[in-house]
Amino acid sequence: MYTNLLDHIRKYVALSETEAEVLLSFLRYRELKKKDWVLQEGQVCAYNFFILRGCLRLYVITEKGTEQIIQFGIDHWWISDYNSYDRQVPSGAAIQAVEPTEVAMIDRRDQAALFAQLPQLEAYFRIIFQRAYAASLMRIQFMTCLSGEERYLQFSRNFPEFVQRVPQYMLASYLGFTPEFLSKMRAKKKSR
Amino acid sequence: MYTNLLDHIRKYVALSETEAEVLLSFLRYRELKKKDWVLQEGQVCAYNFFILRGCLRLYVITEKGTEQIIQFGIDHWWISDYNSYDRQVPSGAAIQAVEPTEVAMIDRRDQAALFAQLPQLEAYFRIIFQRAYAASLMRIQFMTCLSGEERYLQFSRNFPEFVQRVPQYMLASYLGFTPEFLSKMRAKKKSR
DNA sequence: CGAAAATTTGACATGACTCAACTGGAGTGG
DNA sequence: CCACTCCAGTTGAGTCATGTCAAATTTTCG
Repeated sequence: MYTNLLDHIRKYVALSETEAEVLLSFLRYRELKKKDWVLQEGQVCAYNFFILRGCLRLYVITEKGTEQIIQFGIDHWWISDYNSYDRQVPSGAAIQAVEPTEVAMIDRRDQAALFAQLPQLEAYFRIIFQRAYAASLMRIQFMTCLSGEERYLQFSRNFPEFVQRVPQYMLASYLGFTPEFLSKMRAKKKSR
Repeated sequence: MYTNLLDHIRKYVALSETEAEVLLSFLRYRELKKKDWVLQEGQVCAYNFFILRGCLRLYVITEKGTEQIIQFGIDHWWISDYNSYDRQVPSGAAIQAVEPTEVAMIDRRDQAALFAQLPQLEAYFRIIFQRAYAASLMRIQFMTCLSGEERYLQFSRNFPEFVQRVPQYMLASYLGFTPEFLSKMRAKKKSR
């Protein structure tokens, strides 16, 4: 069930069979149907989620009342509202399944005990967060340096499967423009 | 000299006097004049920098040949090109002092040895990167949900000292619009 | 099959950019 | 200590990328 996660961890740090057992005793498993939430606006985010299979989106509601997607998570990614998770304050965001999804969850209250028993997980998560931070700054670079059209072209070049996998209006929101604009870009591209 | 850094670390993890000595033996110190670089485009980023005092900016050169500021670092922040630092690949970014600045530096080649001797630093950096990641996602939220004017107003409300501290054209670049646009917003604000 | 949701299309509006000219300080060298 | 230069900031006119809104069409799914 958790092989995905164990494999992922072992790419970065050592984890014996008995240590893996310890880890498993801390995990909860959950299956999500499309549109199930694992976090809703106003809740304190109690879990750090590892996506075993599927796709989640983290979004906020803007002042105008529309959904703005801040982050996608797919297979082998960790996702959470880390501000809410870390400081135990209510989240302004929601996390929802885009498709049928399986997650492994770490409860915030167990985190200290888990790290105490398996100190190598500190190293693992240091690397995970360091890379997530680097990736996030790269996104900021694209948001500010590229036009909407360039962002779309680059993204569909880099992640063609993903573009198939999520509805266009979600992709448009994530890339920072309107669904209408995306539709017009596609029409333009096809006509060439 | 390094009190700033030791105090910062001790906010998150324990560090005895003798452990602090070990850490210090791994650090290099450097004083920067305004406009000195600690990383230039094309170099592999060999260090993780802690800003003891001052201000650095991380920027890239866009296709149009203009500078785009991706990140500022001020007192008590870690900064680096973490993609280049981590994977030892050439960086597309440059890091430069905005004002006279003192930094403490960790050499990438010493990192593993440092973590081996002081495992609590893994926990420290896990927290640092987790928060940096959360802050970065928050920035993405502002970039996509708010207009240029809203971003400027919110930023100057939250960091009034910082707005004084850096030139307007750098602030404009960081916030994702042109210096002309910032100038016009200021004129508008003053006339009210 | 029918209703709801997603996508497309077109007309029009606008926030922000570009470019160029002008102003005002901050250094710098004679 | 003045004169000169250079860089940052300001201002205005014109333009363009992208947004808004509304209607038509297609797809999805109970």
